[in-house]
Amino acid sequence: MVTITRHLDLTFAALSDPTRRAILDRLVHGVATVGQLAQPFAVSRPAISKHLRVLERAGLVTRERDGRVSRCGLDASPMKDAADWVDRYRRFWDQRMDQLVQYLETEPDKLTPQDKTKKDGGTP
Amino acid sequence: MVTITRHLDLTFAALSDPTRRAILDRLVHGVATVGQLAQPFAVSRPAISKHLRVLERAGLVTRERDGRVSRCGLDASPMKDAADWVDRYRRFWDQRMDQLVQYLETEPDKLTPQDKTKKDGGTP
DNA sequence: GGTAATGGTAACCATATGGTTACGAATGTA
DNA sequence: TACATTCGTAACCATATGGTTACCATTACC
Repeated sequence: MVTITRHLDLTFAALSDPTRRAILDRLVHGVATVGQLAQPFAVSRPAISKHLRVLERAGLVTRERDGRVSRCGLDASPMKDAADWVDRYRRFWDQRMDQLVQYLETEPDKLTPQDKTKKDGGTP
Repeated sequence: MVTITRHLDLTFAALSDPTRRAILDRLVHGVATVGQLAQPFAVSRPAISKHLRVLERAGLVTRERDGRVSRCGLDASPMKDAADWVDRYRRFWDQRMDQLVQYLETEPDKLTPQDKTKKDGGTP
């Protein structure tokens, strides 16, 4: 499913900027015009426009011209796949993998078969 | 807490590339050398090195030279903050905000005080 | 010691961000 | 109609990705 992968690319990339995350946080309180979104951030309107385009491309924000103003709305549904992806790592949040591995290396018998294969030269 | 914000930047940015996500998925099965990581991906070793640097900067991967090889380990702990951030939007996953707003606009009394303020000229 | 494997860095290129200023298009309003 | 608002785009710049090839430093092994 390449589409989902591409979708995750866009979602995570959109979330990687603090201004864009703040825009999303602001849209939680309700719809907002571009001017209302630009006001609290010390940044120019075109910069906000670009951020909105990134958010729009990720499907996180919907823009709709209403006369002279553009009303932006939140669509958080793409975050679901992102949350699902990250959640797969939940069981690793508390344990450091390298520490685990150091433990495993002191007991070679506990290495996974895959790791043993790799030591013989890798997968065919 | 600017540090956390910056940390989220790096984490989300690191997760926005499919190769890096695949590397993380692979490290779940255990530690791996750079060569083992580069093998399944149709990409050069320097490219993997760059991806690892991004993952390392985000704190998601630990690298440790062991003689001639570099062993890479997973550290998923930075994902916790990312998951917490995304989870705040969980209640919005199913509802489209613009649809909600259209409903609110038919009943102006249900607008939040903040929205009413914005219509008068924004926050001072 | 000589040689092959491992992997890091340098130099280079194309593209995407993130920002600016300048300008134009559309719309509301005096 | 003239003018001010709102917003988008164009052009430009700096930096970060994402990729390549070429080269170098270490290290294991004959």
